[in-house]
Amino acid sequence: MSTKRDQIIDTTCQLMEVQGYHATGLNQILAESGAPKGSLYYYFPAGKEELTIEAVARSARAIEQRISLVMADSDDPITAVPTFITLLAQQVAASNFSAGGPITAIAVESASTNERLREACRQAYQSWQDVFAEKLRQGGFSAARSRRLSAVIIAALEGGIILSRSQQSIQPLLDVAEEVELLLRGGP
Amino acid sequence: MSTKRDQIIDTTCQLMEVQGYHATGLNQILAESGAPKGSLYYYFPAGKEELTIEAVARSARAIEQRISLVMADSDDPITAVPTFITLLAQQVAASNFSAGGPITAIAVESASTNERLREACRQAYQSWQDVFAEKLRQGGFSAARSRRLSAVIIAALEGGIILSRSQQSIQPLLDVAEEVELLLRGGP
DNA sequence: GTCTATAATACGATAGAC
DNA sequence: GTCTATCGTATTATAGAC
Repeated sequence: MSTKRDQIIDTTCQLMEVQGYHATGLNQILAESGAPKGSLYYYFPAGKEELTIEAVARSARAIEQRISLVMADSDDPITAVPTFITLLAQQVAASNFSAGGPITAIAVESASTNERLREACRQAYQSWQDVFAEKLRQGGFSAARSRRLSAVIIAALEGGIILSRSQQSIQPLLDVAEEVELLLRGGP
Repeated sequence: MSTKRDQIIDTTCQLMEVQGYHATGLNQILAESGAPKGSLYYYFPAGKEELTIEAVARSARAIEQRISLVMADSDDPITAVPTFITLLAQQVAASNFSAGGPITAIAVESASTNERLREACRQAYQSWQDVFAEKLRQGGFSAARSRRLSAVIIAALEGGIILSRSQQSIQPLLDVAEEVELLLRGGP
């Protein structure tokens, strides 16, 4: 049923978050998901690209929901946003600095080489930015500033994950959380 | 040293900046640099990994010098840092959003899979952070804040490049430049 | 529909001629 | 020392049995 299809997508999400797009082979995906090669091309006739686009979309929704959840938990974006970043730092550490940023590698690898993958990643980032921007607007920031701030928040997040994984330390992400709070406290 | 060796490294830098580590084959590097396969393993006996480590180190030095140059051009880090980010945005646009962040892809792809490459990228980021931190300290920020701010600057830079390449627009990087300036103007 | 076996190709690496 | 030809093993994708 569609459960095996889901399994394939989930495994793709996990592997590509850690290894990236090109380093993740279809054989590895099939081995870890327990599906045979035939079903992969039955469920995803266009092959690896189609599967990856679906994986990006699924990861994007998962992160979007996580952001929404944390944003809904505080009245004020000035506390909600740094809280999300701190939680993210803990998740990165909990994965031994292997996870964090489920689409980052795909975005970087495909930006100049695969138009459809690039577009899938662009949409993912856009959806996250919308959630942050909406919360900021409700917190009293202007629409223009909210858009700008939310872009910077995601940029600092993504970059912070890269630095944290490179250093094997959550310090960069904690630095981002602290400075983003200062930036937001600076006023609208 | 040998010019052909340098050519191989330079080509590796260029290709991996755009495509990443796993997508860049040795055959492509040799084809574009005009070197035969034999010389590659003569100059880099340990193969692709050794070559990539040297390419990361070279890219790191080039970026470090570019940062130093822009920092030396202004008295105040509050103007120098946003200026650097704006210049970077223009370079990203000039490359049609294919370049920008010469080691980003390698850092993301290797963080959890190749210890030596991860270490090379960590050192690169560290060297850039030191330059920013030193300028901030000279500008009146405390040592601790300078370290923290410089980490966030690099994180926002790297993330901003990723967003700009995904959106094919320099807007995210310009947003980063503007908000970083506000953050620095917020005081020490 | 579900799957196995295999094709076609590209990869990194090496052996050995000169 | 410099290079060419080739190796073994990955890869993605397909053909065709059940």
